[in-house]
Amino acid sequence: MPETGSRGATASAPMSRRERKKAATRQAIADAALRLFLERGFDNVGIREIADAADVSTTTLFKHFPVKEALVFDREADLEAGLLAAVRERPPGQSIPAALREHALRHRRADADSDPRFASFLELVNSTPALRDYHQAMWLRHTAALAEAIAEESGLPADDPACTALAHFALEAPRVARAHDDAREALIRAFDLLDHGWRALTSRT
Amino acid sequence: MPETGSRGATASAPMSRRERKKAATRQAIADAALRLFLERGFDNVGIREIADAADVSTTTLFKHFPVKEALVFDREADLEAGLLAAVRERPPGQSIPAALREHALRHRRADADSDPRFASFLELVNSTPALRDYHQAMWLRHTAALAEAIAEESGLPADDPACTALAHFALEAPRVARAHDDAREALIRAFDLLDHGWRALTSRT
DNA sequence: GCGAAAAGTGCAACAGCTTCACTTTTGAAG
DNA sequence: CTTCAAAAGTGAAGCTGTTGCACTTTTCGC
Repeated sequence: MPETGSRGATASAPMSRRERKKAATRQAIADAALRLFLERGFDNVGIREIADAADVSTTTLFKHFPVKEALVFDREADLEAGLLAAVRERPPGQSIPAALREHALRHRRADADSDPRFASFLELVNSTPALRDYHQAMWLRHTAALAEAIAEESGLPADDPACTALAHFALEAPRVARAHDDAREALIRAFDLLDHGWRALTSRT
Repeated sequence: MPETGSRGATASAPMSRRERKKAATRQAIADAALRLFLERGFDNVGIREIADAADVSTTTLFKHFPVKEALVFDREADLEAGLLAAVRERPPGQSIPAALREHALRHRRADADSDPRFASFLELVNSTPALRDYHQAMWLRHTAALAEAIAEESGLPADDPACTALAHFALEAPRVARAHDDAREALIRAFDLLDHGWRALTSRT
């Protein structure tokens, strides 16, 4: 599988040869892994095999990726920026939960549209329990950052548990929605719950 | 380590010898495991060692417990009943989220009080990431049942996503709270969010 | 008592992951 | 250009959870 295109990790700061080589190795590993996974399924490809395909030792592989699941979510780090931006740069008058809802919906739409390779990627993730779980766990790691952004935007104290709660619930919402036939509708409804609750909490201060 | 006492799994339906022996083996394994874990930590005890201590083969061990983590949560199955009861038999006039909040608070209090053995058990779980995660995942498996109870009690259609959302969020609330210094306060605040949201959703039909 | 199903056994193997001692590459300072 | 230390990569060996397999023992219903 050739490079997925131009949208590599946040711009290309001039990298030294060392950094370039390191990045290349990492890419080679991730590419080989994804290709094999798509061909034969996550559970039917061994670590050693991936290492072979990428022509590195398993030791090297694990220096780049802490666990097997991480091979799949190579450049998933910069999603946090979009998340925070959705809150911080929301249109005036829009509530924070509403902004998060819109962001989630936008995300869904983007997924549906984009190229077929990405579609099969999604199918791989959603059909492999280990990957679903790992992805959700990764996603939840943005809770603290999101909570902070929410606190700032709402004027609440930075450690107000309500901010953490809203952040956490909002990040869990897609997972809730996925369990329903009409995921889009479910997502909206889940965020409605949060929106009304949030309004009530913040209005009576 | 002798038997942990009288509160065995829900009553003693007359069991055949086979069932009794099976249960005994299971107990022996779980007891040995818990003892070793408490002594030396979850990660410092191997499966083979537990099997030895319980005087069974590792094959047998895995016929009783699907994964290592399950050894710790032996009789954790009947918590669902209490959860559903909290919703179904809540005092008149109390909202569903409020009932869930009270149940959660009651649970906290019970934990704090009970005998020191249980306290160290809790410490074991909370200090071992693998166990924390496994426990949360187990806990979330009650989402569907709870959502159903909520739907019935609120008169909403059984498949209304709002019910699933409330159930899921309520089950996640303790996890959110655990991240704060004053967990009790945080728990209340998280449920406040849900309570206000739920009221708004259900009041306008 | 008999036969089938269930429970248990022992062992070998696999796969993910780690450790260790080691070589190669690279960046920069002298 | 040399030198040197840090970083990247190697290879093999090993630990640990988990599974498969062929097998014996126990228990139950008849």
